[in-house]
Amino acid sequence: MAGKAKRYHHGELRQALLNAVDEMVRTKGADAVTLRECARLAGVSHAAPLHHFRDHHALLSAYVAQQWIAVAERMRVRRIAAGSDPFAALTAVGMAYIENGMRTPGLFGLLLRPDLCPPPGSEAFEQGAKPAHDELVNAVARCTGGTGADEALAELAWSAVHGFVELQLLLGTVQWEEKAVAMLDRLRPVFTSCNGQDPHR
Amino acid sequence: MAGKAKRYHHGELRQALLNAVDEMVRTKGADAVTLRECARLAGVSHAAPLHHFRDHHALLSAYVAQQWIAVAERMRVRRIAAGSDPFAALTAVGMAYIENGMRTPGLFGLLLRPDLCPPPGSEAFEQGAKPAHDELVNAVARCTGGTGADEALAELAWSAVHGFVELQLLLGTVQWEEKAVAMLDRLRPVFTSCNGQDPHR
DNA sequence: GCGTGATCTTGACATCGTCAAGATAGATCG
DNA sequence: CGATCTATCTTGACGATGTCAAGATCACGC
Repeated sequence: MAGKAKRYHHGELRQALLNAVDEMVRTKGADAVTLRECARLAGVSHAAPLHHFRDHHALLSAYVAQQWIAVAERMRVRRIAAGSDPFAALTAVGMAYIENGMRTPGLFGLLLRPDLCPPPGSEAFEQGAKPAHDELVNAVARCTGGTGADEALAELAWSAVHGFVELQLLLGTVQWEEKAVAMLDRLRPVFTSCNGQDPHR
Repeated sequence: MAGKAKRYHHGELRQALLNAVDEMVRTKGADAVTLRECARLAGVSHAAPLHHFRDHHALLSAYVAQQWIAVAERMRVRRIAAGSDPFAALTAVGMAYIENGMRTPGLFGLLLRPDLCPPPGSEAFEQGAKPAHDELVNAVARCTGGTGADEALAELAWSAVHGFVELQLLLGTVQWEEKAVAMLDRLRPVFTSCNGQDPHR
């Protein structure tokens, strides 16, 4: 560990605070995240965080932005590992999202909150939420071969996996992996049937 | 109006507080719901609510339980109005859920929170969440004709509509009705293909 | 070496949830 | 009718939180 002599200036307080948020989100839940408690975990005074984040909300927003980057990366890794089969890749991307949600419920509840999610066009959006979104759209497009409705189909896929997590967290499902695979499999016709013909318009 | 002379005993404080919660959830958002503010809206002292709800969390739980009953009723009404066609009925039930979410985002974020949703077996669950759940399962079963996987398909349907609302709220979609109908239509093969015949039209 | 701005501390204030003790009113029973 | 009993409501207090303002400390450029 780096020398921990107590200095007046922390040096990396901003990241330390984000780490503290992560710690608390995973253990105590998002509601327990407190400016003062984060300051405590980082070993600084109660008002120190305000020099890095305008207020409580800004701290959570920054945390969400950071986590979106991690989520997008996890999706990318899984997609690559899944190989070349289009539907396998789509399933892998979906499972990455589901795993992320089921394993860190506290974070999951924050990622899509309209007041926390980085707004389209912002730098944070381009680095995190956008790549994650693109992973999904591209995976869908490779399945359908490009129908012009890929964006809508991607939204459907996102809805399905997101809703799945929300519901299974509520139900307290333990064996969620099997259920997730089964659900994604049931959705297969939605992403492949449009391939040949054009059901409507 | 009923005589509103200020009485020491409110008489219907419990319901008045729940109404206050509803007011705030719809206008200021769920985070703004405060015991003291609800007391203020009800015209009582700051500690009065504690005689009807153990704490802040209990107040929100009771509110959620009450709202589940309303949601279930809305689903039922829509399903009946949709007529006898099974998929039309399923669509109607789904749209009722979506409408409820899109029109009251603050409430939507509470309904499925594991710590607020009435636990299975409780009286509140039997009166609200259970009937809503049954509406969906039955609507699915009438579509498939009963495949033995209706419960899983109902979860998929719930995931889809719930995720849809979450995502569209994030995107700030205005014309969500059309998108919702299109999405439900895309899901049609999932709920009918097991039937063996005539997936579309 | 010396300021200057960024970073952190200290202290204060309003608000919140919650508890304890007292006040009031509506119901019950003589 | 009157006394009592109990649920309901008020008042006052405490610790915790978010946020602000003023001061202390440090890092860095000149």
